[in-house]
Amino acid sequence: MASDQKNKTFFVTAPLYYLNGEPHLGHYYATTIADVMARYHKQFESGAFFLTGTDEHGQKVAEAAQKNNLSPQEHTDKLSSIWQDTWKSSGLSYDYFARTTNPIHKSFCQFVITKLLASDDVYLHQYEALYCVGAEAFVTQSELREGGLCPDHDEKPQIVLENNYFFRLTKYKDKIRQLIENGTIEIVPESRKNETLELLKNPDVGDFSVTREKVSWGIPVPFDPNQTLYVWIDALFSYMSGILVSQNIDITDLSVEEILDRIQDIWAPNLQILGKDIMKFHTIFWPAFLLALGVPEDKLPKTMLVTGFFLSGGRKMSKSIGNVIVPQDIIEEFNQITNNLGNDVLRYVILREMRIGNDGDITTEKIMGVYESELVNKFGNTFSRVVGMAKKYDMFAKSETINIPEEYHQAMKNYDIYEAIHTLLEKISLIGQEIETTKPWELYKTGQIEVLGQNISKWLQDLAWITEAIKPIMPKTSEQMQKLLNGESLHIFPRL
RNA sequence: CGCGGGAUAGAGCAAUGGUAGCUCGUCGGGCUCAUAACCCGGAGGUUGUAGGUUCAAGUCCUGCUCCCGCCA
Repeated sequence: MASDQKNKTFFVTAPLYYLNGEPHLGHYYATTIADVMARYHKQFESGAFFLTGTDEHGQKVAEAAQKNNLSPQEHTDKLSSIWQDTWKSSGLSYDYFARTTNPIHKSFCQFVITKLLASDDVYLHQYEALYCVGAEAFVTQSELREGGLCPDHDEKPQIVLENNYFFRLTKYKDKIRQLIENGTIEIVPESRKNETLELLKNPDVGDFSVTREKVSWGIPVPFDPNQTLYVWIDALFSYMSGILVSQNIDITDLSVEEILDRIQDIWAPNLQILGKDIMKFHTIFWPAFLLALGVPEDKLPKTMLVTGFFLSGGRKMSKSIGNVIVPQDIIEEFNQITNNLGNDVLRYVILREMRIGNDGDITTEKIMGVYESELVNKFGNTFSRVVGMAKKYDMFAKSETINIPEEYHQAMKNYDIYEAIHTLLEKISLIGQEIETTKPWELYKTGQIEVLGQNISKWLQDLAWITEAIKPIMPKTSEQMQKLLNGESLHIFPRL
């Protein structure tokens, strides 16, 4: 399986965000990781396909639409375009923006549920259950908090008697456990992998309902007019249908094998970014759905990267505490200070602050501090001093050779962006030390022009690879660094 | 006993069971190519607490205290 994956397009997904609010720093973070990995593979490997989107069905969305006197479709059109605009203005380079209300996606999901019914992976079952509107999910008695509240939403779940179609997760639990244990499905970080394996032992994680009787704003179940699809089936299969839509692939009368064949250049996902709250759906339900559909083991998602959350000053961001970091505000502020590098500054700060999988803590002071001590003092200043020196001593020359060290690539391939940034910072620091110890100004005064030239040319080469290596992380900054190395005069990160 | 994360230098974080390190701050020194930058050095820790396992524990086990998140 590794062989035919080798030259395949790197398929990376960020979540499809549920349309019950506007983008915040957390969404920005998850989407940015996906963006960096996509850019990296486009620049250094055999290309990438980056998908994100909006998850638009469900009772909660329908209620919000009604409140605003809009049809659900009008409401979601409006909200979805806010997300798309935000991502575009943030320089996030997705290749396809999936919307779960897309007609082709809808018919694909109907194809899927029909297939699952035919293979007896889905069956009709009547039951009484607790449903939390806020979570769009059924909750079990044992999950409830004190006072019978939903564990996630502080709301009292409703008791509903439903006739629903159930998915036979129990049939696939052992298989999923095996696939995770043997690394076919990789879950990063390790602690999340363990958590998933623990979840698989829990008997509460069993067959579950994949249709809804009373939710009208959803994809109709083709063989039962009273039912619509559970939003999670709908959202997860967008990762697959998105390829069909974006590549204009008509699936009419195709088998699953034939569909997989048509999308093989992109499918399966190499990397899926997800928040810890939606882990279960991605690490357990999603592969189980795919297996049930007849997707072979070597065509399952390869790596699931579970991100942590952002805190601010050790606390959850909340309007009443007044510690909310709004991405657009930071971007705007730094666009003024720098030459429109606001996006890059924010990308750098959050990627550098958050070790993959851990929770991060971010405050305005911290952003300013990192900007000053790393972007200004390290990157900005080093470019300025080396280029300045080269010009002053009349030794300026463009670098031809670019050798990016293996540690950088290794870090990026491990999805450890923090570590990749670290290799750049170490180089910058090393250049500083080399300048101190070789004392170019003395070499110049004492006429040791040859040694001086060799040193400066070496530093210029170092800056050239740093410029290339930083590109996936800070695309616009990289452009401006390139201009500096081409001899243009500019000031990339001015002091505050 | 809902689930999960955490407690290590003034602050923020790191340490396959084997000499507790890093960044910022602070103190002292150096340098002038650069954006008041940059380089070198010092001070600063009984690793939350009580036990246990071990030749060896920040790391493993048990109890306790406190903090935080359940929104990607």
